[in-house]
Amino acid sequence: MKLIFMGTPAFTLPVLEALSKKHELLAIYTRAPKPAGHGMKLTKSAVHEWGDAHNIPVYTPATLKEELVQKEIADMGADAIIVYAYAMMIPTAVLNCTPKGCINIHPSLLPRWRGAAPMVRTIQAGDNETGVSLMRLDEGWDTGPVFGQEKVAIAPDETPESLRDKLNPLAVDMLMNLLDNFYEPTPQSEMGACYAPKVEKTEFLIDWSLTASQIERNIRAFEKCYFILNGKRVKVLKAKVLDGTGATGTTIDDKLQVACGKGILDLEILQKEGKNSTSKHDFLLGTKVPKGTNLCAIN
RNA sequence: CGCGGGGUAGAGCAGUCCGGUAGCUUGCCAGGCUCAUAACCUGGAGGUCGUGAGGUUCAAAUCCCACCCCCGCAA
Repeated sequence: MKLIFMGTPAFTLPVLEALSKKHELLAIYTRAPKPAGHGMKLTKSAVHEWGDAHNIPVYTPATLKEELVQKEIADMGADAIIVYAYAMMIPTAVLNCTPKGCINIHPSLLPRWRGAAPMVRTIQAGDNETGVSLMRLDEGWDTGPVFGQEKVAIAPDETPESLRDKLNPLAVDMLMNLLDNFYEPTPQSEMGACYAPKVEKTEFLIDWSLTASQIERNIRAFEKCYFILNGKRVKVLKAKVLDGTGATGTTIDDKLQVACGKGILDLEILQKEGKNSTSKHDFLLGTKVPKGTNLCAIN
């Protein structure tokens, strides 16, 4: 089939790779290069780099709302548009400009976790399972009819990255199968629908009044949670939930066990700002954190 | 020129401001003690202090210059 791919981050590459082997990629649409990294250098998206490397035309319009852009897409004569983490509003004209429409990979069991951050929110919520939904985009936010779904269990130590590794192969299989044997999707139910809002950076500062298990899930889901120690950010990259009580937000010993709203959180892997990540053991060699240290303080 | 932290023993850090014997903790090796230990005691190895036969100096981890690399914020 003749396809157009729309996507941006690196984790969409396996899908792109698979598509390129069995189908004809007419064009890639992705986010325009933007300043990123320490030097704020203009950086192309992973998908953009891939397209360059494989000699596939890459387009980076700031919006798809302009008629010229829409006409450009329609004139390519694609059979379908594959959308995976494109992070851009797709207007009706584009939704309907190919025979088979815009086919979207959504990493959740729709209608649960519609929206921007389904994998993060499903881990944060402590769900036991999630999955991939293959759907046709419509005007709503992930409300379109579904071609199919595959479930996976969420492991106790799941992170968005590990989850992607589980979901991606499923997504590839489902998508390839659909393209080989095209069939019509069935409408989504509204039962159990919920939204996965975009992650805000204010969510990264650890609120020790939450339960230890909730904080632990946040640590895994966001992978950027931190507290302030001696005026510096300390990221917590891995932690373990223990039983026990103590003054909320303070250490109950000199080994980085912190009392939470409920339970104790044992901090296992940490990273001081400007430094690489370290095990608890290494961290404590250079930074003493005596019993009773309050980690709630902002300064 | 986005803002900022950092590179010193295998690891995590102090020392740099104010130049003068290379330090701490841990790990490792050997020995001792102990029913036992992530316990304790004794001894030991391990360093081109990111790079530059750079600059200044009697003397540079420390001051000056250039470059390389890592990271936090931000995006």
